[in-house]
Amino acid sequence: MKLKSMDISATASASSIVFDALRKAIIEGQLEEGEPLRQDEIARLFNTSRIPVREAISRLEEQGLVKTQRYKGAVVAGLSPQETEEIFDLRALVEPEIIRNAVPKMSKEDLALAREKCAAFSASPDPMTWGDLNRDFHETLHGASDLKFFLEIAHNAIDRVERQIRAQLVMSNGMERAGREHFGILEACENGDAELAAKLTRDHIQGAKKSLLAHLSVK
Amino acid sequence: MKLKSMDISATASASSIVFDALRKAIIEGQLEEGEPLRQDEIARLFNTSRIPVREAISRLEEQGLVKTQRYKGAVVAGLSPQETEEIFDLRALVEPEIIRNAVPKMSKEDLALAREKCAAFSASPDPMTWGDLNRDFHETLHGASDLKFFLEIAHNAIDRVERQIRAQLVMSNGMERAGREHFGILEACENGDAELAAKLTRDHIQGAKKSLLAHLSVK
DNA sequence: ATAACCTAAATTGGATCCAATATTCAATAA
DNA sequence: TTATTGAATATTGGATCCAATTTAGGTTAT
Repeated sequence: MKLKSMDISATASASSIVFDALRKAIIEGQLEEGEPLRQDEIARLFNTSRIPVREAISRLEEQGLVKTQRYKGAVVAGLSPQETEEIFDLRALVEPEIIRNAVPKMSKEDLALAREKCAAFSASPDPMTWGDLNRDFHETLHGASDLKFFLEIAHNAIDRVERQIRAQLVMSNGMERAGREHFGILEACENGDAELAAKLTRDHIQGAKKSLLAHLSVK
Repeated sequence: MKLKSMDISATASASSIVFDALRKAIIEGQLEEGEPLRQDEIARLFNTSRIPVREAISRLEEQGLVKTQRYKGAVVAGLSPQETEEIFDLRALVEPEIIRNAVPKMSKEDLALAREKCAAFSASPDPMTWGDLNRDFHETLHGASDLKFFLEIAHNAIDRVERQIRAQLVMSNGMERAGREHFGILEACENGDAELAAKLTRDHIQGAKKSLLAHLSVK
């Protein structure tokens, strides 16, 4: 008799492990903008050689999360206010399309989960968790969509401004408004109103952009 | 006296050279979809070791141009009809925004150059050049825009379907229609009508998508 | 004291070597 | 004959070493 083929493997390559870890650290702001990424230091941290580290860094650069200069090394990429604005405009263009596509595909379970995430976000008292919970909610809504390239772009865009999103949430009203807007979007999804959900998503992103830019220009 | 700091360098790293060359070869269809990329073979071709080749391949994978499997290697990525359709939808969403942004920024020189490229495209009798000339025209129009992330996404999307675009051009009417539509877009730009230019750009892309998909479903 | 300069340390890019896994193909058993 | 096994080959992932370049620190001349 034949044995079932099972995917034991699952042992990711060293470069992927380093890539994921660095990516997470950059997105979550544990590595600050402009901070140099020393290959040797990172290699020691992960008990590997510099080869997989270099591969990870080159992939991160391809995603725009780090910038490298020959013989000078890589630093965590930052965004100018103009660039930040453009990323939010990009999100405001792409994410409504994702939602519009997702709404008719959402199952009862999807919606129940989204409602859960939405509630969890609004209920959380700990600012440290807001970024993750916000992401959770949006990704749950996006999940029903099958637009893989749109999703890829949206997630990459979100990654690049994740730090700003987190800052925006802790700004005056940021959290409260986001919570309100999330409920609005969720309700539109539950009612199967894709057009409204898309519009509210766009407003949500544009609103965040505006409050963020106002804050940046004040500083 | 101090010497002027001049950018003699310009000697790109080996991995970048390999990356650019492979990327070009894939986009232009010299490497066929599904064709495996052997690190050793490529390294020999470029007189380097496999290290820069691997870095190049990992960057190409990040761009979606190749797919790799652990210990099995990389192959040139292909697109299903659904994926092709989605990429065209993405282009139809993003590129009109680029044009809308670019139109008010176009100088006389930009427009003159665009008219030149447009004429060159329509006048070319050699199907082998159509892909490049088409790209030339569109990139000239895009050039006036300062939306760097939008441009990045549009160009990556175009790269991924460049082969299909070339196929579409040699299809019945493809070239003729593209030429006509290019003139329309150009005229709108010359008249400073950003809205019309954006709309025609969207139509141009959606039209290409439709004729391409019709052809795919027949085959 | 300050600026130019030169050497040493740090850092990156690449080459070569080794280990892990996959693939091929001949030998063998049913 | 055909399916299975297993060794040889091919191929990738990673470690270590070397070369090229940058950076830091100290020395000297003005």
